[in-house]
Amino acid sequence: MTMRLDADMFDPMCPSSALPFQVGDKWTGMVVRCLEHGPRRFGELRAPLRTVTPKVLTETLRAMERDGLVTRTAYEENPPRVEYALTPLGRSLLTLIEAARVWTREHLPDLLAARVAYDAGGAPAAPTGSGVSAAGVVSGPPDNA
Amino acid sequence: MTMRLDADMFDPMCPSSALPFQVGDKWTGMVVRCLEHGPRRFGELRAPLRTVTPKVLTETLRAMERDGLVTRTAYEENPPRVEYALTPLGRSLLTLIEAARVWTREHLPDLLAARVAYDAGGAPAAPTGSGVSAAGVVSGPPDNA
DNA sequence: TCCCCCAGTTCCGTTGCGGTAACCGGCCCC
DNA sequence: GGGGCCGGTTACCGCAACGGAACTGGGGGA
Repeated sequence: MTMRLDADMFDPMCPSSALPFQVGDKWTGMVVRCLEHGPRRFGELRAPLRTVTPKVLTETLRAMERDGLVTRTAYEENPPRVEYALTPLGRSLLTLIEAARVWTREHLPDLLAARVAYDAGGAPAAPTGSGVSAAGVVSGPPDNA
Repeated sequence: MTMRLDADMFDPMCPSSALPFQVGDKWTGMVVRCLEHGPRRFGELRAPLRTVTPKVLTETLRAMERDGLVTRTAYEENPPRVEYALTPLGRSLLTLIEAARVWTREHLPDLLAARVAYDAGGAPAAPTGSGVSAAGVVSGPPDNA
């Protein structure tokens, strides 16, 4: 393999796994990005997505093939070889995925900070949320029990 | 009154429910869109999202509140009133959602057509090969044999 | 002969999202 | 005093997604 795939996106420990988007199944978006720079073989997809099991990867790829997002090309060679490639339709998802990545880069810290503040129990000092507490009580975490 | 929300997006029978994106939980994206034009009460969210159950809506809203996407304002009135509103962070998701909607408008027919073609017999565009279903060998570049 | 390669497939188990149904508690109206 | 409205909560459940491990199959090399 040649391309340096952004490892962080595929790292299950990466905070972006907490981000509020998903394209298709859990792995669909990552597969699209893995195929961004050209066709890849089954095993080449397993490597960067190293926590995906063959079963799930197969399911994902089949679903994507069905939806016209990838093509599957099997070569009748002595060690079997199968290549997956993006179709134009699949490629069109890249802009959307890129938009999601931009959002994540820009806003994920805010989201995570809000989460920490919420979990900490208090009304956040509202770096992002403000304004609408006219006559009311802005709730914090339910402090029941 | 009650803003004419694009009903199609909230209709479970709408083909866009087959689209390959999701923002957060199943309902998060729809909640964001419901709040696009101003705060809404719990019951006002249930109406357009009419298949959502109170439990799931509560869970969704709590998660969104935790992530700083919405604010929850409870008014101590005689019939209880609670309003949910987008934070700037939540509002920033709108561009992404809009991008997804644009993609859907432009490409969903292709996706659906590919699906139908695939289900109809395997080879989507180039029926040069034959007999393809489950273990399908999509005829590709006839490399060496 | 045995094992390895790739690209899966099959069986089985677990997780948790999403859904159903029922209940709660204050206040008002009938 | 019984119901209704509002905004939930709680208990329970089912299904689909996700995941682990083992197995397949045909050719090639040791």
